[in-house]
Amino acid sequence: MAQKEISQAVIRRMPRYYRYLGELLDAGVERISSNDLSNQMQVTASQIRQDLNNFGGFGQQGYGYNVKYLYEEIGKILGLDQVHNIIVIGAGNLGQALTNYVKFERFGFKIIALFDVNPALEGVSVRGIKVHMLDELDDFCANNKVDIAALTMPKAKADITAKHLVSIGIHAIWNFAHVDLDIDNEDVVVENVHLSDSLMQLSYNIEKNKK
Amino acid sequence: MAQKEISQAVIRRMPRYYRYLGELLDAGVERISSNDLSNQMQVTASQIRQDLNNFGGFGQQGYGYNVKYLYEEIGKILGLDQVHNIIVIGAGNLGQALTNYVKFERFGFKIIALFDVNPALEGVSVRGIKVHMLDELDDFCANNKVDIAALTMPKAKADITAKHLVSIGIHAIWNFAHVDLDIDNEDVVVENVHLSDSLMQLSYNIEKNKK
DNA sequence: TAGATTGTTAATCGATTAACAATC
DNA sequence: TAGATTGTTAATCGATTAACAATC
Repeated sequence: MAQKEISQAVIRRMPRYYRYLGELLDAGVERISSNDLSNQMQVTASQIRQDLNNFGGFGQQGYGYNVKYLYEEIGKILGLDQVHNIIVIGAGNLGQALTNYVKFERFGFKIIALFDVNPALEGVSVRGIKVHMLDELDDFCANNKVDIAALTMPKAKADITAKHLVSIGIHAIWNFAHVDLDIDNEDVVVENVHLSDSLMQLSYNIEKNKK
Repeated sequence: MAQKEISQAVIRRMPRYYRYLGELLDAGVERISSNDLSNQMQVTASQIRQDLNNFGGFGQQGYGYNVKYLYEEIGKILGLDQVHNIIVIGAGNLGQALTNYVKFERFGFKIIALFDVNPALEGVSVRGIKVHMLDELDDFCANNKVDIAALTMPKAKADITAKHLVSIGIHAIWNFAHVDLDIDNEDVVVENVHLSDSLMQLSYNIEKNKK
């Protein structure tokens, strides 16, 4: 449990700060003021300072923020200094796409196995990572540190699979299935990626713009 | 331009209402009150009524909401009664995964072509949809109605590609590249799906829960 | 020291919730 | 008609922005 609760609105912005600071770092920029950053990111300087000060004072009056230091600190806040092992449940197109997305590894996210019910996928490997049959799931989780389960399966099975994952000790679910998982366990965190919802939002804005 | 601006917070919730109403419809439920829906969706009844009344009075006092009617009206609000043709720029794993996701078609989203620079993909088809070489893009857009371009390419090329798409008349971009597209054109709408950001948010919540 | 810029408090703005009159 | 439930106004809550004293 956290001591003082930080709103998810703030958390949602942190990866974006991290991204911009990473680019500044690559560009060799040493320090930056909240004002300069605010111009680049199109948010207010006030918001940047408020957001950061939820986690501590990372800046220095009269100087601004040291880019490298702030980048690293935000990385720690986001847990990117830890290794997070991921299993992907559903080795279809999306599951394989995620597995091929090597960039996640730079942030400490490592996909260590895929699972599927389709016997045709038995023995197949994606980027050297093996697809297991779903009945091996419990064994695998018992013998490996699994931090996150990504659900990239049809929505019909997603909820029951999620419940099962929780029952065998998984505490974090990255859900791509188009359902709200019904898990009432405070210790389990769920992050949804609802692509259809995203597309519908885009569609709304398209139609609105036509008017 | 819209007459009265409706906040994106409201828009973000509409697809979720649509989903729940679709399920109620499939389950044969004829009418529902904001209160019953609020229990199922875990939001306040007040919010449901406020949200819906941004778009008009879809309910009836003493009765509630007709499920089929409300479902269809929200569909119209989201533009799902229109056909939206999509092209996918970047025919890698993610582009192909999106193309294989047939469910989008149920909502009027139709992928009509993929584009890539990789000559190895020339002539390849995904679910019967052809992968074109990127140099055919302008021609294709001139001869076909293209409503949305999905960017599933590496981030290095995303911004310049987006600018080019806008210059040839594309007004909506579904961006999967890990950059903020720099487009200052009011008539162009961008919807971002930043998977790394989503994963980092999950990671934050994992680490927070450990404490 | 003077100038710059943070950290933080106070003011504003917007979104959510509560309450209730209108009405089916 | 009586009961139920919306549509909508008013109250509350939280998030964003502005302001400025602290301080490097």
